[in-house]
Amino acid sequence: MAKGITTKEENYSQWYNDIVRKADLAEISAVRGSMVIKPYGYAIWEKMQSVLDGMFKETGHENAYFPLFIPKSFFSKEASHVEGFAKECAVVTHYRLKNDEKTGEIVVDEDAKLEEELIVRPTSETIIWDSYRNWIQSYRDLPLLINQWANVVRWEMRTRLFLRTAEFLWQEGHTAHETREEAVKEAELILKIYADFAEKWMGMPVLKGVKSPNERFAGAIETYCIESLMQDGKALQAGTSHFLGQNFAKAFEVQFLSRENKLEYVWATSWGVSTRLIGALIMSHSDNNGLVLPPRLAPIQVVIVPIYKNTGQLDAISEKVKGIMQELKAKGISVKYDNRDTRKPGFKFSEWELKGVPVRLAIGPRDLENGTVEVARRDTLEKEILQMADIAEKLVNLLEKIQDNIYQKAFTFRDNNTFYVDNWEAFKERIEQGGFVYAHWDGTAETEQKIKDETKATIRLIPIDGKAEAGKCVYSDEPSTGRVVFARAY
RNA sequence: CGGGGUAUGGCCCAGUCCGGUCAAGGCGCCUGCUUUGGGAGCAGGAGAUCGCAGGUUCGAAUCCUGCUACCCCGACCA
Repeated sequence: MAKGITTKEENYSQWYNDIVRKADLAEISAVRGSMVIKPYGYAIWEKMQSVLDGMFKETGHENAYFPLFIPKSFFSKEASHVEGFAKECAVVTHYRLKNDEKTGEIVVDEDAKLEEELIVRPTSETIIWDSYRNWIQSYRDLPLLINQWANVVRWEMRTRLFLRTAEFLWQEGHTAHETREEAVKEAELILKIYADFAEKWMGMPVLKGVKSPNERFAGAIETYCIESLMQDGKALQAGTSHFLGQNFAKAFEVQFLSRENKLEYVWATSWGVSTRLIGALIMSHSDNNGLVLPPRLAPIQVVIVPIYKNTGQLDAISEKVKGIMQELKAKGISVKYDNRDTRKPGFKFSEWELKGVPVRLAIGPRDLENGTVEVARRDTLEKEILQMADIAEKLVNLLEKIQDNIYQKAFTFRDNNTFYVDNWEAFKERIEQGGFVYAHWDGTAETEQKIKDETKATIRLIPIDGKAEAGKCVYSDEPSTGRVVFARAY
């Protein structure tokens, strides 16, 4: 077990915090509820960004940037949307500071009050749709497929590193379409992109589905989501994609001339994933030795640690390592040579384990003699001695194997923590233990609320490819046509 | 926003009840020597107006009042 990391079993929240801090991903900042993302953590976000950005571009989306500040009046235009965010908006009321005449302290200049207050965006639908009104006139302008990478602010009461902070980074896509069908298809396409990204890159299995009306995004007709199961048995929403119907088009008067020369409102979607994904990544794979990163998102995929007794040996090893690094880089592997002379090998081993580097190579005098290298896997903590020949090729294969193994492990975990429950007593008991619980629901908000009140479990999603199955609601005994997924959630 | 807790070098923390060489210890940091195949050892060294503002007192980390920040548990949320 690693020094300074609380075990998962002892205290899961503390374990999570310890990993974030000790792996040098982020730290609490001086600003209440906001965090500093440190270089190693940010490098993971950059990898996520680059992959997702490629996927969006591949499907025809373009990036743009809209203002951080939104005039308050924009918020009154779509009522249900406002209700969803009103309680957590930061508001700019003044635009100038001054020195207090008596105390000399910096104070807000009350004379510099804004005519119209500005809201720091909690999400950008309103400001974007205000622009779209001018961008869209004809069906020829559609579809409009825009994404932006940005920060947003939601004034949360309780915050946790990466999972919920007052300010966070995300991408938000906002699209406009001619028809309802096309917009729905877009929302579903993005959901598939999110699910692919989660599974193939993050190594994190996800369920796909739609939200119940209660859990739906304020202002949406339908909210699609991916949900994954964390190691403590709690669910985490990892991405959402909304079909917004014509709500925003009507609120912001975005109309176009159709092929039939008729004036119509456009159909909209919006969708996003945030730095919360980093929290999901941590809680999906990591262990009591620290972070475990899937090779495809690891900032450093291979770290090389030299073992030596004197500078002569170090020079000989470094010479050898130079060649290996060139080979690895040629294969697209990111590699770091940890030749710090101020740390012993044992310390370096622990440190890189803590930081989740998928593969570690150790090379010492014995290896130079024998033409070998010690290869250690982070996911299984196994070590083996390999011949140096074709090492790059071997590592490419190993990294793929690790990526696959991490996914399989997470999948098996979810599988072992997925249950089908048909009576209320069993349901309450099961929810208490954690995991995804498939149960029948009568489809009413009242029942959903009562279940939440009594068990703290929410409907995470209604499965998209769920089989029709007649049954009776686990709470009310009313008829149901299919199972939905319940869980306690982050 | 309710309930509870904490605040002492970069980090973890002792000391607070019973005011007076009390600012202790560990980690980390710096220097030197010895070390280096799983978190090294020894020696020396730097670093704290004890969260902030008042008050009591000859004297306050310690007692009193007010404030602020953070953490945990709830309600709310990605």
